[in-house]
Amino acid sequence: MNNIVKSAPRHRVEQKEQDILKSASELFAELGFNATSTKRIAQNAGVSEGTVFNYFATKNDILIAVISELYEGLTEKAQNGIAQYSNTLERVQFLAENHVRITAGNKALLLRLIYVYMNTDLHIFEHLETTALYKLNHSYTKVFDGVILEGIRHGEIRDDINLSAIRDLFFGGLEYAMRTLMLKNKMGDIENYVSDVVTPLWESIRISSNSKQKKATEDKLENVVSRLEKLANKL
Amino acid sequence: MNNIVKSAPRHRVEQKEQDILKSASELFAELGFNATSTKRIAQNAGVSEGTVFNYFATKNDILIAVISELYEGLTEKAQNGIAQYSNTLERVQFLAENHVRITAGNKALLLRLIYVYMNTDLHIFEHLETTALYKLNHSYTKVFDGVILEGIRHGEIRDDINLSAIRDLFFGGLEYAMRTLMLKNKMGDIENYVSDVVTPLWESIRISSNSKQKKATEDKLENVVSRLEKLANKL
Amino acid sequence: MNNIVKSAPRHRVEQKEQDILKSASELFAELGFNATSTKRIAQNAGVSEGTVFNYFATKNDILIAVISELYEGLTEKAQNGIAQYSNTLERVQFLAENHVRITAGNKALLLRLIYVYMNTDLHIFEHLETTALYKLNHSYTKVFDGVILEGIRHGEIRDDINLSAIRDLFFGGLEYAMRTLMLKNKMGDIENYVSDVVTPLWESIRISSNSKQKKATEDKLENVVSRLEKLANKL
Amino acid sequence: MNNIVKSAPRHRVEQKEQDILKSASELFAELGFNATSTKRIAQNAGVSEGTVFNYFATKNDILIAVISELYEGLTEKAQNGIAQYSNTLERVQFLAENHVRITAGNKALLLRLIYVYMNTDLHIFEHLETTALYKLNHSYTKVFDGVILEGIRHGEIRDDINLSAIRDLFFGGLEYAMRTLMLKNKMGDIENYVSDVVTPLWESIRISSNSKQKKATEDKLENVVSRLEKLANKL
DNA sequence: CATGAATGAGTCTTCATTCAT
DNA sequence: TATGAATGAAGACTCATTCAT
Repeated sequence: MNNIVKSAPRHRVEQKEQDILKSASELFAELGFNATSTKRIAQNAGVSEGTVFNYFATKNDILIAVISELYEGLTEKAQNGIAQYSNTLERVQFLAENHVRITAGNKALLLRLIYVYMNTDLHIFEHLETTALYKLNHSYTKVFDGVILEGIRHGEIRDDINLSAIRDLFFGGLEYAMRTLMLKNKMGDIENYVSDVVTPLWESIRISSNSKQKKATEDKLENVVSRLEKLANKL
Repeated sequence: MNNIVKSAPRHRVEQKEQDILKSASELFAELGFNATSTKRIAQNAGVSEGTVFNYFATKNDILIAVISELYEGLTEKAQNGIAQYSNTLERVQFLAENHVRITAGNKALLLRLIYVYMNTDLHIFEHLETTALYKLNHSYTKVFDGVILEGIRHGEIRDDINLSAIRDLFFGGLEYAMRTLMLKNKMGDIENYVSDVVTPLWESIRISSNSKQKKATEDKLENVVSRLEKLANKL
Repeated sequence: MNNIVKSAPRHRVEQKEQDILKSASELFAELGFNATSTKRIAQNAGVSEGTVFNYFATKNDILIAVISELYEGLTEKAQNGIAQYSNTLERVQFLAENHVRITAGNKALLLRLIYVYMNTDLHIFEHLETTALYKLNHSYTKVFDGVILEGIRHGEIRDDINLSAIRDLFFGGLEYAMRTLMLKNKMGDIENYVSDVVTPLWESIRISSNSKQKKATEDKLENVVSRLEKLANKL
Repeated sequence: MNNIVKSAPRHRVEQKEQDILKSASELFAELGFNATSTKRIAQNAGVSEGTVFNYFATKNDILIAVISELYEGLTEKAQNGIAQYSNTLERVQFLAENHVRITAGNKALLLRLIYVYMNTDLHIFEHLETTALYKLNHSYTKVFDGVILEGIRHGEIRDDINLSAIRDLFFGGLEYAMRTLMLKNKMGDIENYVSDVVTPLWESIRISSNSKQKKATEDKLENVVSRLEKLANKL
């Protein structure tokens, strides 16, 4: 009935919002925020410029929406992913690969945009909207923090680490890693390279159950050697 | 002679060029590249807008010059610094602190600018000027690479690391660390926090004294076995 | 009959039309014509933007309707009011206060709008709609003219005045008076200030029956004095 | 020398500012403030749109400058003019004609603009610029006030008038008078019509010769009574 | 008749760059 | 070489009006 007729536009509306977001996302990634005009966003989305401003009051709002979407995707995939692993190393590896994979793709440079947005203008932190971004970022990094903290509880990770520093190494390292991969055009190698980045980090924070065992072996070995020595001396 | 007469204005010219660069550097750091107008650069440098364009053909060129200066400073200080340490850990620590300290200061956000510049516009790599930037960056990171490679040669660092990945962890980690320090307004704590970031990285790449001890045990064992063997031969 | 059925929705329609007019009237007065968007008129009236254009073809038409209503109110109140006074001065006083009171209030600036509308665009007089406004204005000022002309007929007002000039003094003076009242925030003082404006005007056009009488008294007085003088001289 | 070469552009600069002001003045008068685009102001002045904004930061600033010029001209001509008359009525007449003549002309509707500017947006009085306008208006009306006050001092004008109300009648009346003249296309008749507006106002504020006569009668009466008194004493 | 999404021309303003002096 | 006036293309954003539902 009439209801159905009326609800129809809803779809189109939401679709159009998505179109605009997708368009902006692509262009921001390709050209950067400043170099992307609202006119071009509109054209690329197949709508008029006025329509863009019916959905987003400001070009800035578009950026915020794009970033929000990206973060939400990152966070959601991260949370779902770690639920499928119980081993902490596997979880960390997953988070790293997930991060690089989503961040790359057609959103190749979007994280950089966020970076720009959060860093180039220090005054930005006075604005409310930024708080929103800050929270999104916080939610996302909390997934990583959770994995590490649980790793500590499970005795897989040392409890004397500075979590904040480790987090910076993880995300900062991955960001540079992605740049390296992109510059060398080796996006196919993500798995290996990410592993090369994550492994050292992991080595430095895990409780080497390995080394405990090794230590015991060494102790025993030393003990035996001592006895052999004494014996040898006696003989 | 004529030389003297000529060199005088020359000097003033170089002074003016420096004024412009200093002005631009400050403003880029404070406002970002896009938000800084050439008019304001001129005013802040105490010259006319036309003069700015007598020294730099393009606003872009100013950015490149600013970044170049920054990199040259970074590289020079890095090279001089490591010459004063022989111990690899100390060298790495020095590089890290130096990086954060120079990057912060009134040039707080300049690295981000470079970042923006090198990343937001992918087409940039088609341009010649970028190559210049790329080389500058390369020179700088080579200092780090050199320290690590020498550490390997000296037996302080494992020889099975992926240098590229370690480099990404190092610089990426430091960049995020700086962000953390700036957000928490703890720039006074640079030394400690940088140490917290560098230490885990170091732990993961050094040759552990642990293994030195292992070696000793192994040596002893071989020694004992030798003597027992000799004994057995006698018997 | 059908009439009843038809008149019901008709009533709602008229209600909605009134809502829109009221909304526009408020906003025009508060923000001015240009700064008031049709969207805001719609919101303030509780209808959709499309509906506004179902009732008025043009934003201009809304303005004309708003002004028309104002004029109709002014004219009606003016006509009813003067019917309650027979004395010309009282009538003029009433017209003046009525004018200021209605013009002020939430429609504070509406007259200015009319003014703007009738004056800022000279080409406006080429349009048909303006004629309508012109007629409305004419009807209103005719009330004043009527009062003056009747005053002349009744021997209360001199018959050698230029009515047009007096009319300009009356309405122009009142408009500036309102501005004075509004700027000094003395809208409570309307009665006194309006009287201060009207009185001089009145003094200049009335036939001073007062002075006729005074003259007679003076004549008698002079006569008596003359006789006294002669008498004094004789003595 | 060089000085001359450098000072040359000065002329051109000031000329250009005048061109822009003249262009804006014409267009504002013809189309109104809102309907005049900066692009058109530029074209009409024979400069590029950018140049306009080199001289005036804002379209609003142009309006303020235009109005300021108008007021300065009005004030200056008014002050010079009244210096040439000693008779108060002549001065008032001069002020009235001067006002109408300058206000009309190609600046026909400019006063209306000021009016609009000072009245349509009540919030305007919170802004600094408005204060400037307010002062300009004040300076101008002070000329009128001065004439009236001196008239009072000279015994030409009654001292029991409300100056503010008289001022409103004067300027308000003239504004409406000008509208009347323009609508009826009788701008040639300025002198007569303005006289028709000023005369009634003057009649209402002057000290009537009528009362001078009364004074004479009173004097005579007192004189006679004195003599009669003396006579009575003799008798 | 009501809705509100869509339109796109138009607005003011900014800015890197040029060039005559 | 230094100046700063002039340029004009481009930018973000507004808004009256239309029209499919």
